[in-house]
Amino acid sequence: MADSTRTPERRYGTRPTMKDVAARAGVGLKTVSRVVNGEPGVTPDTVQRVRNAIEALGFRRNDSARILRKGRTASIGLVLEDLADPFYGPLSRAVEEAARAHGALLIHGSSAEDPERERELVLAFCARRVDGLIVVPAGDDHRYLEPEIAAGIATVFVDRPPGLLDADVVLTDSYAGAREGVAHLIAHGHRRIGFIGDLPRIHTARERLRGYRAAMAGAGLPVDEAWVSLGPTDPARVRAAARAMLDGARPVTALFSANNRVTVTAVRELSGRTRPVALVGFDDFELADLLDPGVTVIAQDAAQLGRTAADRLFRRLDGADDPPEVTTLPTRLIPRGSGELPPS
Amino acid sequence: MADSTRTPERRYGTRPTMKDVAARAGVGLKTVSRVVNGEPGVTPDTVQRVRNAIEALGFRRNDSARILRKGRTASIGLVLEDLADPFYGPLSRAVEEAARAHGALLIHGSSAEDPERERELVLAFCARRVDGLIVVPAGDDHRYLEPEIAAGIATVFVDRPPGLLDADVVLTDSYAGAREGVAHLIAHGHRRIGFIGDLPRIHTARERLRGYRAAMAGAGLPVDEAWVSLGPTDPARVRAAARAMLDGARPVTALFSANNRVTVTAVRELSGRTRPVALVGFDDFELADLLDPGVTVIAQDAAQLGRTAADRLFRRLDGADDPPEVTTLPTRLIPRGSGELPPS
DNA sequence: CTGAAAGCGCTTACAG
DNA sequence: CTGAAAGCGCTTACAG
Repeated sequence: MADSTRTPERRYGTRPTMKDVAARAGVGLKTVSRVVNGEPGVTPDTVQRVRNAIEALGFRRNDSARILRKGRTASIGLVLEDLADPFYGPLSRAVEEAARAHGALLIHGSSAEDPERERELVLAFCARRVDGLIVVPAGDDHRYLEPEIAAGIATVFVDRPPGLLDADVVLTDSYAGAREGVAHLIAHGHRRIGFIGDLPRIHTARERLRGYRAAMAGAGLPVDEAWVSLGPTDPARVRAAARAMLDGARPVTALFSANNRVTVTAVRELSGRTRPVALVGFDDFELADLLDPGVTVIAQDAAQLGRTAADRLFRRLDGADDPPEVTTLPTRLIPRGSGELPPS
Repeated sequence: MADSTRTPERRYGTRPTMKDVAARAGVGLKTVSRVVNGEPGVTPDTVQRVRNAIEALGFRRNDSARILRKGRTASIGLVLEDLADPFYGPLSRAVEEAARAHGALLIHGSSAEDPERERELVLAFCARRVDGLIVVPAGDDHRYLEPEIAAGIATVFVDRPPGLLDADVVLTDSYAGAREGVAHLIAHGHRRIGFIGDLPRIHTARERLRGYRAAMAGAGLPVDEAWVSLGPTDPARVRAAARAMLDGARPVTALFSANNRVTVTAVRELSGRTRPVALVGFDDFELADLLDPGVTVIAQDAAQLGRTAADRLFRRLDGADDPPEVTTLPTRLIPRGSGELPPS
């Protein structure tokens, strides 16, 4: 056993503990704990001696040990699709601000749209005993979370609902937003409208497609299945889908792109063409107004999504035990030119 | 004391421990530990009994307790300016991938360009005993990290160097990049070139200004101080600066914008004008090629910045103890039209 | 192959 | 006002 009273000096890679501080200050462990935590009932003189020892040794309380004893870890986990996707920047930032306001740290990870990776991350966070989780789900079966939730880890899903699990969710109204965007194109005279969306296993992709079909049906317009394309959002797939719709037997005169990445690729494809094609995209993006024409979008508020989910989470952590709740946030149509082009 | 042999059932908010599993399986604590950690030397039959108990109780090892005993936390902290800034997305993602490859979790936070907030975050991460830190510094005095580094927390700075501290740094060559961008404008005939940059306390802002001055001096061109503006990068300040340079007594014919946010605002200001003004921006951004004209940029590789910093960090964690090192990554000029406009 | 004891660095509950 | 003992949930070192 190290005789800490004889080696109060800092050794590389070894941190002083409260025990070391106590020895150096000539007080008991509990007194050091009191000073470190600002608890009352310590003589000013004793406080000073402890402070001096802390300073001399370069002591910093080990919060991991504290946490083990106290139960709560003051940390929350955020799992989303991709840390590098600009859509999640404002969402992450909003969650971080809420965590900060509650004195919690943020553990962060990307699922890369892989259900297995989502599960690994989430369970690793649970093993660290985060107090709560905010998850943009990649998978469609979240029963693996049942024991964790039962054990007290508050969980809120955001952007997409969980699968086979009853939990709090915060969503954007994808259905209504897509319907409004497509109806906008119809109002500007379009009758043949293409829909390019994300993988059909993603909830928002299905909801937006449902909105598209509702708008078309509402206007009495038939949908040629050649106008609908769901799949990965990599540029090659999206461009191929757009080309097929634009150059097919019954070419579309307008496109509805169902998320930010699809929209950007659609803009690239359209910019290389002479015939003007109308475009409305789901999700706003920077510089959309500076393109020519400006890109009309159905905007959703990613920061509000994060803020609402974090509010919900911290209310749960404060003891709210009402039944799980679905919150749906509205979208907003922003006309900028591309969605107001007439059919050619 | 709770008699865990009599209450093996899961209670809300209380998790079973190895002790509970041991009691239920009728084995010792150490045997449970062996099974959980996949250590050899346990009879298949015993393994099965322990597994059954784990399953029945919904046990998941508490990694916080494990960490306290083992020393390393398998987590790293990343502090940057703003989680919502698209520039940091690829950097964060690259750091996350490296952490994942090394089995570490990522704790993430924004300094909001506030030195005090940077310090609080970094020290909170240290109190949790992260194994290492990657920091985009906001402050210019990092001596507060000395005891932490001495105690063994590996630290790598990225994008900007630390202040008053000798540590590993990974930078982009701001000086050379800015000089090349401004020289490019000069090569296209410009003699009056404006520079709009970030706050002068930010290292990259100063380096880019130095590059601008070097390019001008290298071509024998005088710099009117009315052409140089450093300050916050909010749109109002940047637009005012651009207007003053464009409408002043000796109007500039070209602008060099020293980061992505400045460039975007400059593009907005220029798009409202009839007289064409050349523009080169530091940092690439999405859709720069689709604007009219396309925006010529000095691109830096944010993902590579993150990857390099993480490599360095994990090499330190693996025991590398060579002296701190400065790594400088090159930039790349991407001509797209705006930087090739002649003087008007 | 298996387990009891000690300890990681703190806090809690209690006693002086 | 102060501190010794027990314990948070694990792992380590050691003994059978």
